[in-house]
Amino acid sequence: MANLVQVIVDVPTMQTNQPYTYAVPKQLTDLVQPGMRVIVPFGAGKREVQGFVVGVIDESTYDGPLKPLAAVMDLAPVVNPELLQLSQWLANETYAFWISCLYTMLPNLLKGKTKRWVEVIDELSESDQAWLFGEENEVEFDELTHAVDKLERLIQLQRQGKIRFRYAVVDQARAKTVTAIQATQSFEKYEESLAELPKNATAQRQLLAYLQNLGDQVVTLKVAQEQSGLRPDIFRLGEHRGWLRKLQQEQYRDPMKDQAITPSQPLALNAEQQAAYDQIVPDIQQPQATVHLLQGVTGSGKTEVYLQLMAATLATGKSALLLVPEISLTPQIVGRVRSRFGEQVAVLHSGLSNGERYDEWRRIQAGEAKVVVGARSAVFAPLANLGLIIMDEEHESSYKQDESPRYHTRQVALWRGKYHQAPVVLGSATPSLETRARAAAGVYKREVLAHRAAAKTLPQVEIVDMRPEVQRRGETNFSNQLLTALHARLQRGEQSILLLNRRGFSSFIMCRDCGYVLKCPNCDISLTMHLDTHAMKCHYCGHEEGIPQLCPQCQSRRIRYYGTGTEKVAAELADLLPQARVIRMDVDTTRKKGQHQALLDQFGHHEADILLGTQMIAKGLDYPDVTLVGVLNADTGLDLPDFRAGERTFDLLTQVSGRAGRADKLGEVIIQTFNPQNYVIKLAQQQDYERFFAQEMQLRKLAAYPPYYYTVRLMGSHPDEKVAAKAMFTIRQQLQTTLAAETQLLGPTPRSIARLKNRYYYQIMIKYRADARLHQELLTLMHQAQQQFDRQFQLSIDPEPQYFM
DNA sequence: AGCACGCCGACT
DNA sequence: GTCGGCGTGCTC
Repeated sequence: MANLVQVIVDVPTMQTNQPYTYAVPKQLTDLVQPGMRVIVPFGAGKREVQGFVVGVIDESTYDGPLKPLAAVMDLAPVVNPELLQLSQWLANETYAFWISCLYTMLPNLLKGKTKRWVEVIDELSESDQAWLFGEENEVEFDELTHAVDKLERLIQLQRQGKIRFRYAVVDQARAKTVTAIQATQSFEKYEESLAELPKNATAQRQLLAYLQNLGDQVVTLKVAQEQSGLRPDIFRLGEHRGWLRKLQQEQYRDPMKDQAITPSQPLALNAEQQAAYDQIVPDIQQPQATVHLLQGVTGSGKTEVYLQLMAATLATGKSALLLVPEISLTPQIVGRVRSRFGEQVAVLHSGLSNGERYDEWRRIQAGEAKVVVGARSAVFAPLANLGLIIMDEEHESSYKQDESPRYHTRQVALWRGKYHQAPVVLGSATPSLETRARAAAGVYKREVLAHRAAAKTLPQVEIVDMRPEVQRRGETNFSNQLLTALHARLQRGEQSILLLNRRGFSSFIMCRDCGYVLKCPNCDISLTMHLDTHAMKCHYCGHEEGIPQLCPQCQSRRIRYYGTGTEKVAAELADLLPQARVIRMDVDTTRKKGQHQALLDQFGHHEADILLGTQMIAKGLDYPDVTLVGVLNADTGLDLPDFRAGERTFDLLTQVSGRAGRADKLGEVIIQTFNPQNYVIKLAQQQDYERFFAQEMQLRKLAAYPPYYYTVRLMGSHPDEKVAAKAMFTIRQQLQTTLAAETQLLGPTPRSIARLKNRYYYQIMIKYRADARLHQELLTLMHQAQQQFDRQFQLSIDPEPQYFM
């Protein structure tokens, strides 16, 4: 019996980030449950907001008078107890508003729209009434916002107390319905009706015969028309005569309806795959909340292991969740899962419309989908009875959400695994250092697939030193070696992929003669060029120096801003190889929905010889005719001011090398670099993840970075740069007094894009190992920052940030 | 976020 | 004197 409820209201501010108590009107006491959406009055004036019931209590903890719920929006909870608990944990863990976490877990359509209405409360002059309201006594405010003259008059009338604003929440969640019919009478009754009909009423006779055969079935009107060959008007007539009943049936919008499912059988596992499977499957059958790292080289057949583990999970009557990065959520992988598990698969990805997403979510909620494949936010899929969570390419940085709540999918997956006593499998060819280190420490189990599944040979990887090339031929993105190789492919009618590592397009300085990159003397991280202030700055410690004219190492004048775009490269390519047909792929050419796939299809159909693109082409593509992969500028990612630069570059080079020669033809990979001696490049050439891991760990240890230390970034912003800086210095000082001895504070430093949307950003990095008080300190800081500083000052806290620029 | 309350400048 | 600017505090 719910007398009072605790509600999290949809007002995302720190001051309202707590449950509010509401009285439950008598007629709703049996209905309202935790996890349901409600509409509540909030604040002065006629204002309503949406909220979530997070608790049912008997006695109020709040002294003041309680307002009653205005309405309950759901008949059943939209957030089950598990996810309710998760949302609270997540808010605390990521320093986010509880309400934001709740919305993050749900399809967009469940976020009610706040509509404003203008309501007449006192008699208006006839002209005002007619001009503003017509016959009505209220109008929707949004319809007036463009008419400035009306707006002005309304404000005047409001002052006179003749009108007022009213806010209401409108639920956007609509199930798509379709008309269906059902027979209402018995076979014999229809027989009687039939006898009464005139002989020439053939259509009606056919209808009656059709209904007689229908029994209890409910058939959509469309299907009924097709089956009976009758027109819609006959069905209308039948309804009038009481022969049939029309009803509205809910229908799921099926994003896959056009794609046929061809069932597939499990493939035979090779010895390595089988061994990995055998290690993991007991934890599914006798449920254990273990974590497994499945470390398999590209092409080793991880997916087949996933599919068979999922099948084993379904066999125990439980459900399974497969998480993949958005970029590799291609029709291929979805197709494989669907062909194995059929209709019980739900797919969640960014390409779905709100309606489709809502419907897939409802299928999961209703228990109709037992297998979910999806990107980041699918980790919140309301699967009951979870028996297995798989996270493919677990090292991908897109698993971390870069807006509030700044959660990492892995962190949520591990939480849910624990909650359900279900194993979590983290798959990757190049695991994140955090994960690999935990496996080394025995916290995670580790299974290795060291060989390619289908006896494919690894391509030959060559490194080309660009320094002599550029000395000899001037500015160019193409070495002789690469040009020769491209030429050969053109003549043989084979295809090539060229990767432009454009993440380096930003702002660091490198010497074109010796490859020297200007680094911070304190941090061993590249300095970032700030053109606005004409300075080189370190984003970690704040070190600053002038922009050099000469290379400090070799005194060359050819030290410059480094970076290049696909457009420029495409132009150069057209110049060097005019006969080649080139497809350019980057954010500019793939902005429109479906364009990405269209370009890939074109390439797949051999309508081009060369695919030139950024990161997005590095992953998961598999074209049999591609025998050459060229990486134009391997270093640009490497020299970013980010301690994960090496890890990302290694991953990128490994992935892209896996693209060449996957079928019967031998592949060749050419990596162009100004740093041929760099360990990342060399180890990527040898495809030796384990040695890379060992070496990188040493560096991380020396510099006190993850996984040896945890990191948190505080980002403060304000329209006035001075205010932002001052507030962040104050925060640093406050924190300093309470931190553990080992904890390090770096900054505040301005962000490389110091001004964004007319706000200035300053950041503080915190590195810590064990600091019992830090979390609480940060939560407190989040609260008091609102009061302590200018109202326009905004503070965000990002635990374990993925990028440092 | 939206609203009331309250304290200072410039107008009927 | 009052209208209205926006800084501050509060919303069950």
